[in-house]
Amino acid sequence: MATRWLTTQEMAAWRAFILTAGDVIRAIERDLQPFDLDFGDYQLLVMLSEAPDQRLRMCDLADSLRVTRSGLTRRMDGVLKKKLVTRTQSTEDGRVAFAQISTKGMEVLKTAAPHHLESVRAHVIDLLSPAEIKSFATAFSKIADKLSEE
Amino acid sequence: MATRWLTTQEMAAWRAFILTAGDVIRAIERDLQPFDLDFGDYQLLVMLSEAPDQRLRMCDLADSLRVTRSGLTRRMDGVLKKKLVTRTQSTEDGRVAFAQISTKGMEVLKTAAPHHLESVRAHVIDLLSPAEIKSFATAFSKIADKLSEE
DNA sequence: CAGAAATGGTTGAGCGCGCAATCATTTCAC
DNA sequence: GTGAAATGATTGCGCGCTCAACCATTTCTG
Repeated sequence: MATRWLTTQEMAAWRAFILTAGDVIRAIERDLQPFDLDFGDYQLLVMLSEAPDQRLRMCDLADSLRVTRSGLTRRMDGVLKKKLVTRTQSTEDGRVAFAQISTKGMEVLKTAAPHHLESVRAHVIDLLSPAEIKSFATAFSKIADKLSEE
Repeated sequence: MATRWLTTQEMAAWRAFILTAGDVIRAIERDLQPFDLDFGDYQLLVMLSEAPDQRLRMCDLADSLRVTRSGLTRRMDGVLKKKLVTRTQSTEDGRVAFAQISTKGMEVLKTAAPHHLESVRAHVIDLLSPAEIKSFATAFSKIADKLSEE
């Protein structure tokens, strides 16, 4: 197999990505700390807050959060303890459990969201031109599409 | 504080990033599995292979791998057990330890690298136009610069 | 309708990582 | 030169996650 090495430009892009992506998430997470939320908690609350009836089946929530079912069970333990969500059994299907965001969860999310968005702006969005934002979005969409077709 | 919400385009870019970045790493890591390496191991070997004398001080290596010193100590345990690296004490400074890639480590890296690069191409690089690659690189460089000035 | 397969969720074990504490060594300050 | 501060590395602990095994429930198949 003739190895197709990466060009300088390609390597620069790839390395910048793998080095920086984690740094960004850590910076964002640090800014969430005052609200006693980590990034996983925040995303969980966002997903639930946007769902119909503010609730989702555990398995659907796990998929959208990119964690395994068992991972979600354990993360739910945490946010349940903080009273940010509730857990209810489905009446229609005895197997399924719903995660639902609580009133307190909505309040915490409403409080944290503006700061979080400022954080996202400061670390990412405001640093990029509109053209770069657009390119950024389409690039990751292409990557996601490719991944999902496997 | 007047919250500056994200525009549709900005939100699309941010969400695509946070959802997809982890997926990409997982896909890349899956492709490394046949070589009994995870992504952290691979990056560690790359860093050492490119260093003068194929070795680095533990603390410098930790910084470039974006892990804490303790995190690196534990990761070294793993690659030491696989005989991919060696660990030597500095003669000049009794505090510092060097991590050095071994002959076997170089061989494993040389074997894995072509497949890894194909994997990076398949999941990321080959999906993007040259302009997108360039935009991708500059975007993350800007983000990294901002992070490093804090 | 009965048994098999699929689906949804939890649990135990193990792993990688960060944090805080600790120890050893070197460098700085006076 | 001696004590204090800084630097480099490791360890114990806890946390979040995955994997594999498991149980409960539903759906498919004959």
